[in-house]
Amino acid sequence: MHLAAHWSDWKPLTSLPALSERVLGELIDGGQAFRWNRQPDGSFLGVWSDCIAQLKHTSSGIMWRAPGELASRVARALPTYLGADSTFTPLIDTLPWRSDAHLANCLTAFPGLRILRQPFGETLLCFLCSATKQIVQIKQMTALLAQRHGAPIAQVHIGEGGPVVMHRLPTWRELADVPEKELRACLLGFRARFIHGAAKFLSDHPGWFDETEMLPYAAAKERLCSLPGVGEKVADCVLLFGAGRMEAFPVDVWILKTLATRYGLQGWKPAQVAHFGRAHFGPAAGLAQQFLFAYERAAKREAIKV
DNA sequence: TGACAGGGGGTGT
DNA sequence: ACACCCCCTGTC
Repeated sequence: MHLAAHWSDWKPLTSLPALSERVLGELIDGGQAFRWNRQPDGSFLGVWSDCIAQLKHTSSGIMWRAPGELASRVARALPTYLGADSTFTPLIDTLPWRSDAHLANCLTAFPGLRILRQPFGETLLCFLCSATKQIVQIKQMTALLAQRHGAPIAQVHIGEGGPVVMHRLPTWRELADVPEKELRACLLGFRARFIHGAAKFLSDHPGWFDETEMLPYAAAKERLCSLPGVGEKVADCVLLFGAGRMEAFPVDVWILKTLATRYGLQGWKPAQVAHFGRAHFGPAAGLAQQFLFAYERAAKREAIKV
């Protein structure tokens, strides 16, 4: 750990096309990742791997900064994390927006929205926490896991308060040594048993997880689904948000509802909706899903405001 | 201000 | 279909 708690200077984020504030919020704090938090000044403070970054939207584009001693590491990792290594424009062009008016609406509503490329292991951990939980609660669980069981990364000043030590999420190797009871104390509930079981399996099978990330989509999904607590939905989220597999099409209750109302698929079962999604949206179905999801979230927020 | 249901982005049996 | 857990949110 370091004593320094100063931030680097704000620098423009040149690797991404200009994003509106609302698209930036949707990208990093819209359900793909759970370790970003909006600060009182409207900026976002986030952690992934052993990186800490703050992002803010200004009139001259998105700016970023990091704790001074991490600045060069974050400068290297941030573009990859934010999906700047992939070119989304041609991917979006493969989507059926020409014949699908609702999809076209969603694409227009969130210009520049993309898929994050998060660390594979952390993505698995976060989505093992996600079962029947909303974003706020998932954030709470992962914050506790990091604070209590993850290595410290750096000390930072946040807002007016004093310095705070920020921690990374525990690795799967570290999790294997955490008793299930202590996981429960991180508000994991019945998910604690799954995470404990997954950690034991992964520590008993060195290399298995890294190999999984490299496998073709179908094989990787099958292997992930063999872990306790990982079903199709979680596996698809991990492959989409943590391995850049745009063909992964997670079907959750939101997508079920969306496709029921907007696409007339009332009464369809998750497997049928998944089949529809792959057939209708094609090889970047997961990207389409993110736009549909963002649109419904915005619709819900606006409905509450009225 | 404080208690009290109700429901929650899923998986496994 | 229902249990698994128990925290959040809205409401009285």
